[in-house]
Amino acid sequence: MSPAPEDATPERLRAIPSRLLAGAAAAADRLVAERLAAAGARKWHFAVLVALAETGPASQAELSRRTGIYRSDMVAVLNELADAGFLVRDPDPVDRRRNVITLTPAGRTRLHRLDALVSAAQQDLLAPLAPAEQAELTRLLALLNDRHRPPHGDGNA
Amino acid sequence: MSPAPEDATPERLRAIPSRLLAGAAAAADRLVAERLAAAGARKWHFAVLVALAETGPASQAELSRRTGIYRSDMVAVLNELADAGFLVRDPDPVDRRRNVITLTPAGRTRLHRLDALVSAAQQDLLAPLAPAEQAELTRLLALLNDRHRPPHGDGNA
DNA sequence: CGCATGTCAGTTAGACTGACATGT
DNA sequence: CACATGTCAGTCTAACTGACATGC
Repeated sequence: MSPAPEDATPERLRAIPSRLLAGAAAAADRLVAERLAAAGARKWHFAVLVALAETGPASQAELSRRTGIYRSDMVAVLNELADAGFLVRDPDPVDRRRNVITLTPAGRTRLHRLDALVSAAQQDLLAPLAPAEQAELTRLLALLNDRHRPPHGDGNA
Repeated sequence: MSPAPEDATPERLRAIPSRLLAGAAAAADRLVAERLAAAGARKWHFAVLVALAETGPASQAELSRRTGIYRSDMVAVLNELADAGFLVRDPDPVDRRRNVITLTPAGRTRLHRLDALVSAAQQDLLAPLAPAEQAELTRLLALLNDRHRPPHGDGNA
């Protein structure tokens, strides 16, 4: 049975942008997480692999800033990826505080695989919109992302 | 100092809609949560108050469906609002499984107060966009919300 | 010295599941 | 009986904070 009148979300709530944003983001996250889970991955894995492929080997702190993951959470993500053989963690000879994270060939293959899954999820997500609408939505969201900066600039407290 | 080149998010990540959505939603949530916290409230409080004001007294299960809160989580929210005197929980004489939740005058006042805070937050959130863009974004997000249904129709497992 | 890096141990919140007593 | 309701007790993840040893 379709939702009874008592089950309908009040207009005043449905019209609130922050709520719409939360709802759409939740749906998007669910979609992406489902697809990635089918390959045994999570979104952070994907983000790190992309960052490494895009800009080459990097320290953990750098990866934190590029992906938006806190450097405290980065540790576990890198452990998992390293355990699976998708990247290697070597001490940086120049600055001995740092680890240099490098993608392995297997990591590159993995990235291609995950990229296909994520791209498909994006298409499914935006499918209800016309192509022009998809582009416009993406543009507006990018604008909001640019103006509203995250909590702090640092990757950790 | 503006972000060094190593700190920039790779283009490939920045272009992913689900990521843009997550970022914008996080910013929105932070904004709204901050404002509501200043009045000692959280977003669920606001949602419940709105639902009650819009459609009148309701059972907890009904409120769950209208606001999107799980009925298991609704309990604590109602406890807090009832403790503060913003609503009352009476047994339903017609169906003795149910509680009838009714807004008190204090609750109505509270709602007006929170509504002002939430509205201001929405304006700040969308400020980087032109009015027509704000409307378009809202429309597109509403579309996505309509097509991508939440996990289940029920308020709990 | 102040600051960055990698790591660990936490907290908080939200989203969600399972189960159960009560009642229809 | 199947089903709805209110409640409790959890899990899981993400987002975030604090602290600390090491090194620049």
